[in-house]
Amino acid sequence: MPPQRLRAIQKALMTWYRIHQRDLPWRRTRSAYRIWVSEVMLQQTQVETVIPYYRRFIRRFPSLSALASSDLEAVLKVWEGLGYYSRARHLLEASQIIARDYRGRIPRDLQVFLRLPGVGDYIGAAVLSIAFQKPYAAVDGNVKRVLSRLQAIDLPMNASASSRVFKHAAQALLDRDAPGISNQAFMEFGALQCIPRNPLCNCCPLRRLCKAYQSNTVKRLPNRGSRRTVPTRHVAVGVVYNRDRVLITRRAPRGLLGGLWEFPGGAIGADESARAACLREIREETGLSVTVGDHLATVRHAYTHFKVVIDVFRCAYQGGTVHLSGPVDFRWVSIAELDQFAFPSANKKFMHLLIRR
DNA sequence: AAAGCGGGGCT
DNA sequence: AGCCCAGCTTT
Repeated sequence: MPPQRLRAIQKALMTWYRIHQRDLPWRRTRSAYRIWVSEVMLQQTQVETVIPYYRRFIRRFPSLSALASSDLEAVLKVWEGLGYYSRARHLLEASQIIARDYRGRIPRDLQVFLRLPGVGDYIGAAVLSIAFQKPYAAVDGNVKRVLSRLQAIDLPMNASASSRVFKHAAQALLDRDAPGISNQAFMEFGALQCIPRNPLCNCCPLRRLCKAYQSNTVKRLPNRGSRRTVPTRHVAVGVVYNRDRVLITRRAPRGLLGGLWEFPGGAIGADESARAACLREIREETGLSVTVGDHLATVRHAYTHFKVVIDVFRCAYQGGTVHLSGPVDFRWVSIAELDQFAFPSANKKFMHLLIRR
């Protein structure tokens, strides 16, 4: 790239950022730990969603040592509803590794930092540039979109084969005098100005530098690649009452909704009724015999790779002792105690029906 | 290289 | 209904 063009882009972005940057909680700290927490939460998650979670998390775990001495149960409760729960588990594990092996200091060496669970190219570059002024370009979805337009890069954003090109382009544009601000400027510009649909080209200070704008190809960039349609799964779930307590089970720590608590249930088979599936799944998962009573709710929920329709039934404990198959733990709890446990959002959609009955 | 992994907001 | 979001890990 011509050095003149390079400097013009850097200067325009930095000027734009000074004027338009948002006042965000994690921009008011120099703590590498807090910046790291924010970056983990911001993965695939919009700023407005993250803000209240970030505040609660920092209030509950103000320092890395506070987090490291906590446990998964407590961390998931704060993370409840934010999604991608492996982020929380990895953050906890990484904090414990740092406390044990690095005397509580976040590694400033990229290769060392990248070995921690949950730390990939983006988190590594973002945290080390913002907290320690290290010269690494952070490449997220915003940056790839901005680069696609600015440099007219017609490569599918979601393909791993394209990452090398985007990373190289981003590194070339990084302002090495202020890499942390430079990275944030690129991302903020993508979030506020060079937005996915209908970018604000009319008032864009970079439009004379933008190859897509100059060639009238903004509408075709970025190249989003392809994706497939998601299937729908039908699930039956039971709220099993034994006197005034209900049964909850805990999911295995890895995989979908790892470590969260839920009401037992499972997929409805072909040629199977929802009630029959409810009875069968509870017996298979917990070994308990129940009777299936009232239909409490039908809940719809969308995940990344599938949609689910959940039929929820009130059930009554009949007999047997719990022998878990699938879940890794269980509790009999009162309705009032439910809010002490972290549940998936799909469960929260019907839990309010259980209050005071 | 592709799939798995949440949830919310916007069009 | 589809698309997108301050991505990482596993296979």
